[in-house]
Formats: sequence, C-alpha cells, structure tokens
Amino acid sequence: MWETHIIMNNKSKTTIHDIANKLGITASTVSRALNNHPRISENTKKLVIDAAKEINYKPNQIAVALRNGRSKLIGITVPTVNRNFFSSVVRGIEAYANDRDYKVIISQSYDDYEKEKETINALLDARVDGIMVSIGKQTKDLSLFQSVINRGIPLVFFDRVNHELPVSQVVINDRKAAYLITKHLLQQGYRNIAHFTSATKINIYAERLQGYLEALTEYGIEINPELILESNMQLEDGRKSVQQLLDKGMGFDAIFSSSDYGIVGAMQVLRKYNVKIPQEVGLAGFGNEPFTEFTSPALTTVDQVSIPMGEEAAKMFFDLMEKDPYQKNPKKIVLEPKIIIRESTLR
Amino acid sequence: MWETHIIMNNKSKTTIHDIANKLGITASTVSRALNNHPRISENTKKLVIDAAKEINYKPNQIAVALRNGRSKLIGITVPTVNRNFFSSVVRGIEAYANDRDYKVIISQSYDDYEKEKETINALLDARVDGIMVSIGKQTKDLSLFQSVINRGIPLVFFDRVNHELPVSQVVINDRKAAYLITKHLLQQGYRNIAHFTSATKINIYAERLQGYLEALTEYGIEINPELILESNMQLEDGRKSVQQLLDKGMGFDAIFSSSDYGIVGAMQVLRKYNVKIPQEVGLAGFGNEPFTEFTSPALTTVDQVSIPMGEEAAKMFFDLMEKDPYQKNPKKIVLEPKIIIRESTLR
DNA sequence: GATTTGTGCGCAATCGATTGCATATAAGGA
DNA sequence: TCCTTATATGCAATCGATTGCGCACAAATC
Repeated sequence: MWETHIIMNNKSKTTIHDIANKLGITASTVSRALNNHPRISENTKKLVIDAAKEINYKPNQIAVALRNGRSKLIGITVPTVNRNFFSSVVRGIEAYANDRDYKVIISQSYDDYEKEKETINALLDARVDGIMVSIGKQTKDLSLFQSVINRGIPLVFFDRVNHELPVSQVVINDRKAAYLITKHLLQQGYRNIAHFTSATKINIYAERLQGYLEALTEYGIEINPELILESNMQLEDGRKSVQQLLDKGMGFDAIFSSSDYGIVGAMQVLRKYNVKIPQEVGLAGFGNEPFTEFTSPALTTVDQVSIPMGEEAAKMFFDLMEKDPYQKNPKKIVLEPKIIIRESTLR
Repeated sequence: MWETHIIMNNKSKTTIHDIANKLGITASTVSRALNNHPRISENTKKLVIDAAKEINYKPNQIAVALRNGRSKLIGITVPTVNRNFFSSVVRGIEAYANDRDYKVIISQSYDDYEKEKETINALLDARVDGIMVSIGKQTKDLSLFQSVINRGIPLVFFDRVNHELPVSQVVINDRKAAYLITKHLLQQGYRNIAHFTSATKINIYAERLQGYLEALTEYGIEINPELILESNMQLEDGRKSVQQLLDKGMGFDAIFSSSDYGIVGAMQVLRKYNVKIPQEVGLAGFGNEPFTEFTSPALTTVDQVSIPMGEEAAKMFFDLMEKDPYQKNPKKIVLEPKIIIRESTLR
C-alpha cells in the first residue's frame, strides 16, 4: 500500500485561456461570460460554462485578488488559539466568513507586543482585506492599529479592546456580568466576597472589578481593598492568592474571580483545607471554560458567548468593508453575557 | 473620542515602480536589488534598499504569489476548531509555519463529508501551497484527496487518518497508549475493565480497542464483549453507557474510555450512585482535555501531544514541498503519547 | 589594437483574470 | 439606400513582481 505510485502531473493549470482556445474566442469573452456580463450572448455563455466544467476550470483566486485588489482573506490575531474562548470566537468568525466565500488566516501574538506587531504586519503583507484582533496584554502603542485604519483596511477589535482608539469592536458587558454574579453571591447570603483581578489597565478587568464594586455598594457593604487581589489569574496565581488570604487570616466567605483558572486554583487549595464549597465559601469564575462544568462542585461562571461574538465581529467586518472602511463612524456591539449558576455558589 | 475623524487615504500603494521612478531606474533593477541579485552593483542595491525603507515599501505578496506560483499559504481542515485537541494542533502548525514566513488558513468540516469536500476545494481555489487535514468521521470517498496528491500539492493527514491512501501522516501510537493505560489499570488491581469506544472503522478507535484487548490478554483475562460499549462518546453517551452497565448488573471495577468526554459522563453518573472513585471503580479517559485535571478525582488520561503533532505535521509539509510533492514516498510519523496518571485510577 | 570576458542594467514577456475602449456585424429607422 | 443604434466580441492595458535575453560599456587578454 505504501509502495511507489505512478502519478501523472496534472497540476491543473486550466485558465480562461484554455477555455478561449478550445472555443476559438478570446479570454476577455470567457471572463465576461463567466461573470455573466450582459453584453455576452446567451449562446456563448452556455458554451463557455460548459467548456469550463468540462476541463474543470477553477478561477485562480490569486490572479483575481491581484487584479481586483481584494484577496478575500481575513486576518485574525489572538493571543493564543488553543484557549477555548479564542478558538470559539475563531469558530464563529470562520463560519460567518466561510458562508461569504471569505477565508480566514489565523496568527498568534502570545500576548507579546512585538509578536503582535509582527503578525499584523505579516497579515498586511499578505494583503488581507481586513483584520480582527483581540489585543495582547502588553499592547500599549496603538499607532500600528491607527495606520491600519488610515489605510482603509477594516479593523475589528473583540473582547480585549482599547478605548483610546475609535475602532469598531465587539465586547460583552463585562461590568454587568460581574455585577450580576456578585449580586447573586450576595443573594445567597455571602457577605465577605473576595475578588481576583488582573492588571486593570486592561479594560475587561477594570470593568469586572467595577461591576463587583457596584453590587457591593448597592448592598451597603464596605469595600475591603485587602480582599481584592491582582495577579495573572492562572491556576497557580489562584492558588497563591487564596493561600495569601488564608495566611493573612482574612475572613472571606466567597471569591469571585475574573478568570476561571484563578477560581479553580483557589478551589484546589480550599479543598485541601477541607473548606466546604459552597457552604463555607462560595466560588464564582468568569469565562465558562469547559472544565467549570466538571469540577465538583461545578463552578458558577460567566459565559462570554464566544461563538456569537465571532459572528458579530465577522458581520462587523463586512459592514465596515462595504460602508465605512476608514471607520469614520466606528460601531460598538455589546453582547449580553450569560450568567451560569452552578453548585459552587448555591447553598 | 468616537466622533468623526479626518483621515487621509494612504492606501499604501508603494510598488517597486515607485522606487524605480524615484531613483530613475527600472522596476527590474529594483526587483533584482531587493532580491540581492549578483548582477546588481552594491551601490544601487544600497540606494534601492534605502529608498524602499523611506517610502515604506512592502512587496505585494499576492503579486509575488501569482508570479511565483506559490502563495505561502497552508490550508488546514479540522472538524471543529474549538476543541482543545484541534486548536492545539493548529497552534503547533501556526507556530512552525509562521517561523518560515508561511500563513495558515483554517476551515472547519464539522465532521460533515460534504462540507469537508467544499472546504478543501475552497482551499485549493485559494491556491494554498499545501493542505493538512484531520479527516471527518464520515469521510469515505478518498478520490478528492487522491486528486490533491495528483496535482502535486503536499497533503498531510494528522490524528484521524486513512490507511487506504498513501498520504504522509502524523499520528500518535494509539494502540500503545491504550495498552499502557489498560495495563496500568490492571496493575492497580482492576480486573473487570469496561471500554467505551466509537465506530471502530475510524482507525484511532480501532487501535485503542486493540491496545485494550492486548493488555487484557497479556494478563490472561477473558474478554467480555458486554463490557465493550460503542457510542459517540460525548458526555451524554458516557452517562448512558455507564447506566447501561449498571442496569444490566454488569460487574465492572474500571472503565477505560476512548474519549475524555465519555469518562466524565460516566463519572457524573457513578457519583450519583455514590460509587467511590478510584476505590470501587477506576476511571481513565483519552485526550487530556483540560477539564480532566480539574475533576475530582482528577482523571487519568492520555495526552495526545497535540502541539508537537502540529509542529511535526508542518515540518512534514515543508519536507514534502521540497522533496516529494507527489508523495511517491509518503512518510508516517508516530508520536509517543504521554500517559497521565491521576487520582481516578490510583487506589 | 582587436577580441574576449565581465559587469550593470533595461526591455519585454509572464503569471491569470479583468475591463475600458474600439470594432465588426446585424438590426432598425428615415 | 444610407445612417443610426444595438449587440457581440476583440485588443490591449492593468494589477505588482520576476526573469530570460540582450545591449552597452569597461576591464582583461593576447
């Protein structure tokens, strides 16, 4: 089965010229016929279409792209593609774009600003028709994005955005989600709610912190800054943060983490100390990572409606391309997140 | 901040002709200078390179692609991109390709054969230089893949492959992984080990079943066909399968599932019945989905080395492109999976 | 000094498709 | 019959970069 095969070279080079030769007409006519140009007779149209089928003609999209100045490619840059949230957004984008005959190029920034610049430049070199980005944690200098806009290339931010730049964007209502989650904790009778957050210069984390504070204030609960811990909110950070709270002897009866990873880390440590969840401590995360469903108890969290977010972002790209490539009127779509209440906060 | 901006149209159209005009030479010379052609004087090379920098020239990759017949694009088709395994493979591919100045187009087949054909044809239309596929569950007709090979377009299968076609491929040693997991269960003293499998016409599942059987045989344990359950192995299937075993009163003290989802489903049901894991029943999955680390007890599983798999697949693509695009000598790389022993099988 | 060799660069075709501007033929109008 | 107006198609430029061939001019060889 694995032996050498005799294989012919039919590197399928059929072009409109082949069709033209076959029919004794010119490539112009073939091109027009295939594009259903009104000035071509029905008769030759039929002839051309039949001939195209017969020799299995497929237009060379590269040539089309060069001539038309449109590559029908969309570039995506995300920190990493193998994170459930990002891959789900990509899924949404791909699905929407695919239906419209657009293809999607992905590239990863690894949350590194230099790498992010590189990949975006690479996408521009590839002549993508538009770019969709979830910016990295380090991103500060926005001139690159400004120049993308100045060149009339549709640019869409999603999830992680920057408000200093008038760029069309799709986000979820982070503040409201955090508010609702915190309120839920309060309704469940938790009163000393800690919060895990990340660098709050990143908009989404600032927003979530805000929602948390709002809910507490609404319930007349005094804010305790020592209960607000900043970290990268990965697994290990969650462990450390909760350990810190325990070591300090901080009285807390719930934790709301801006990341699911952080909360799982906390859960692991608490279980070691035989803390009962949710009876003694309630735990809520953010992101609806698949694993939150399978921990025990299952974790309360926020679903970021990632696939719809991808679809909206893609839709926005097409809108921009057609109507406002220079983003004179950037749009902002705010999706409603879904609060997922599970056992970890139900006592 | 969101008001209208005055934005100039610098749709950056700098071409080699602009450089040529600026310097009073021809585009040919500019092209050669930029490509470091030996017949161009060092002096003009310097002039050209400086001028290129000055006007911020970037080669139009579309034009380059048309002229050279190489798009520097790699197409990937996976069933769905938002599954940890696939997105991790994509991550590996992207990382490797990116280092070599190649870009990656992704498309999803949704495990639907028609869709799979469509996306592969779309990738061919986009003139990708190569295609990497993890075939869908339905895929039967392989003529499309054969024709890709016949056209001299490097094709690489990964994970889900088909052995009827001599295509270069990267897989893991599924049989061995299953064998080792089963052996581990046996070593832990489990004797009545059930197995969840999927349609065994899909190679990977057949292999895993085989490894399971081998280990049992090695330990002189009689195979009980009633302990081998076939399903789609999603969460719900896992629940049903284990319920089925319970209803039938089958005596089993361990389950090895070919999918992590299946085993989590089983775990949920068993917990409802207050079955002690791992004391009464040991549980092992396959795939090392992120959630397996966070269940309690944490699940024993098999890591499919997805990122390395992506890198190997990408490496294979470049090899094929350079040396054997028509795959007269298809290669097969078998990666060693990593057995991840966790609490769910340690009693 | 005549001839060969080498250096540096331009001309024009090419990749495949699209499109503005003719042109040729047929059909319609005066 | 002559002229206008459609209708159907061809010609050639274009998108931006690459490359075989050729042509100057200079340097080297005899």
